Amino acid sequence: MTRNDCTEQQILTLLNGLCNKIHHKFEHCTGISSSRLEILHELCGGIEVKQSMLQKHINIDNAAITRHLKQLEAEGMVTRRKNPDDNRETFVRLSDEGLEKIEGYKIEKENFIRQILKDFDDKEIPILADFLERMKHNISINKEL
Amino acid sequence: MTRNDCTEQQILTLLNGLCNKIHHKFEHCTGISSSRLEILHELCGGIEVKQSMLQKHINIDNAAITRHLKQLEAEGMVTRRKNPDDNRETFVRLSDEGLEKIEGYKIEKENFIRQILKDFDDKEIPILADFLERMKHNISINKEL
DNA sequence: ACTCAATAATTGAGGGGTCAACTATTGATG
DNA sequence: CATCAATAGTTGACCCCTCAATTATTGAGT
Repeated sequence: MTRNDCTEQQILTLLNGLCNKIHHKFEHCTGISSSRLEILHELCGGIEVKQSMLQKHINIDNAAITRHLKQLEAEGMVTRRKNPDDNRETFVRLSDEGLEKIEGYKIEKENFIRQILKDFDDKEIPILADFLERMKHNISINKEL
Repeated sequence: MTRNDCTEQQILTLLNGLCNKIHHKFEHCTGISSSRLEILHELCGGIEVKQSMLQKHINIDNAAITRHLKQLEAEGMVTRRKNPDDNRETFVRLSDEGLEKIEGYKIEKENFIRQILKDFDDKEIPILADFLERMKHNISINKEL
């Protein structure tokens, strides 16, 4: 095992550790789960969005989307109705209450990001974004494996 | 919202996406969950390790460690016994079968890492490790929040 | 000695995500 | 027009993780 292999192993360990904690920390800091907030963010424009579109943009499972939306609906944050032109589809929309609350969440979210990136300077941010983007890409292309 | 804020938001989204997938992908590729493999890795030396030590090194919850070890024990990968000098503690040790299997897992793990980092060059790897290390640190210091 | 606080491990509840199986609805094809 | 495949969403089973409450054991202080 070369020295570089060693660092690579460490990267995986770090990534695992980070991933184990981040969701929980995010929710603890902001008061809402990161996936839920991403859903609300997608709906921010105020227009109706198809559930399948949300699923693709947030990039989580169908089942997860269904459960999040059901919960968000129960909390009065979103409204859902079937597409009259195609009863298979569901339209989702931010409720007035949701629109009101999301502003607060956004602020908390920004605070959270600032916390995580607090010692990163302006040059490092885009590099980090690039690294993450590439890893995300590399991790998702192995559909055949 | 400045342009930089925008990239920061994107980083969080990427991180979330990556974190959502990585555990599952890892297990799918290697045949074992990343946490379990880290546990086995800690035991690789062949000596008995206290369960509480494992918990600290792997950095997951007590409850999670207990469940992983119970399962690994059921699979015959590890052996557990109470510390005769302090019955609160538990010693964990890799079984012969575990020792045998872990080699294969290590290879799969390295393949997985290579897959994720396949377009990273030698200069980028340590930078990425540093970034992750810092984020991990930043995320864990907010115990008061 | 006896009580009381600290430590280790376990269990239960709850939240996140995945996959697989199932229903309903649509649309295309013979 | 009837059938059959594709699409959207739902539900169940299962894995991972956290926190909180509980049990057992130890050690320290009166």
